[in-house]
Amino acid sequence: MPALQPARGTQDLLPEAARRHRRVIETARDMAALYGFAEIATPIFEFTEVFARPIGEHTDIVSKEMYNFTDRGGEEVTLRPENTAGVVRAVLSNGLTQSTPLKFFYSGPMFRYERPQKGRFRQFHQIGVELLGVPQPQADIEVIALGQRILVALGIADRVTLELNTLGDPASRAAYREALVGYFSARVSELSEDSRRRLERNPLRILDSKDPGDQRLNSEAPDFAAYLNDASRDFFARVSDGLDRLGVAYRRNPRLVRGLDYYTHTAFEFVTTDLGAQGTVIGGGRYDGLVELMGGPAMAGVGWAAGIERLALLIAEPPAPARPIALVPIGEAAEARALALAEQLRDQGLVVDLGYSGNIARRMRRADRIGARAAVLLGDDELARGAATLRDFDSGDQSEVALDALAARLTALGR
RNA sequence: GCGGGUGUAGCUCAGGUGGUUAGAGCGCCAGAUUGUGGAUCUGGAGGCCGUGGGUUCAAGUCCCAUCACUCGCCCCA
Repeated sequence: MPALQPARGTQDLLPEAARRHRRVIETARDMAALYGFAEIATPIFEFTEVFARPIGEHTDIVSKEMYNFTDRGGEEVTLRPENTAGVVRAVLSNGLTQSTPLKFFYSGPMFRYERPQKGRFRQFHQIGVELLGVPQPQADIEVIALGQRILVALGIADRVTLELNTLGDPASRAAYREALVGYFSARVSELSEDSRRRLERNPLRILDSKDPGDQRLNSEAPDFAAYLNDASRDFFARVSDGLDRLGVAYRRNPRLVRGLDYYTHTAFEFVTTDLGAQGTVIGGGRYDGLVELMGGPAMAGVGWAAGIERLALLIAEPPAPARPIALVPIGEAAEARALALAEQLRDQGLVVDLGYSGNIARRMRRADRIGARAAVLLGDDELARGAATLRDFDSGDQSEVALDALAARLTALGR
């Protein structure tokens, strides 16, 4: 075991992993741009109340998972556990509420103090979108369609299914919550220990319990559909119809609920069975009460966040970077010449790697190991003639090439 | 916070019931080949056996603790 370890739940993104992350981010950013979402970057830490109030004091995120601390000036700050609250804060701070609709895309690290497991970390990365100021279901439909499009572009749409539910408006939700509490309160003795706690804090959560006993009770629990008022039922129907018209497949999951308090109406998750216990790859929904809760005007909002690590685990290996050309100088005069030649070749857009030290064989071996397309040997004899020896690593062919023709020859080699 | 599994070389792993200098494959270094990579052959380096304590004549092996990793629960992306 090495003496130096990364902090629990953090990890180094070595080049291959970093490439996978970058592919996820760039794909998502490009697709979001097609829908008119502009990239935004907010700080990775905020005053603690930015997260504590909207997310809900009694949620696990706030009560035990936040990285919060007092800074040197005595301010209570928190590393962001998610980014919706941060984006809304930025909207309010910058007075953007006048220019709705607002469409934002973001990516970056998030922090939650929890036990790491497969696809779950203390520092993890999310991409996400927020669409603010549009109360109509078209917003929900477009945001979901964007998620689907990203999965398609990443080549993993067939391994992921969209689950869809509605939480109704606040009135519907409150009525249903009351009915649920009544139902489960009469059967507390049959509930699992976890669900007894949920009954106090977040009764809707009992619905997606993994406990078999809870699931038996759930099968006879009140149905949310019966408690939806007309407006809520109509809203959900319009979202569903819109997805149908776009050919976005989904599965209605009446047990799908949200942990965060500010969600209303549409709730959805893109889930997979390929990641162990962490099935959710994209999660989101509508949060019409959030902006007002944070001190702004009444403003609708809908969005989602996706875990980059989880998506990166699902995608195929991204294309390898361009293969370099290795320059192998022989002798001190050639050494100096090689640096200048490397710059000239890079001016032509070629990827150039210098053999830094060792004898010829060693430099050639290193060039081969890094996957070089070809080596250019610079020896005194050739240089005196204004030429170099070009060795094609794929064919093994070798020939002398005039220096002023080198860039063209190398470009012609291709990848 | 709770439960299960695993910690031996850079990586992947062997090391019945305790017994002498702890092994393999891959990788790395060197030579065969001092102006030529890959393939082959030969040689070499590299191990507080996670850490601390205990039992024993003797511990990689048994016991306890601890740390880390990992899978799951809670929760969530």
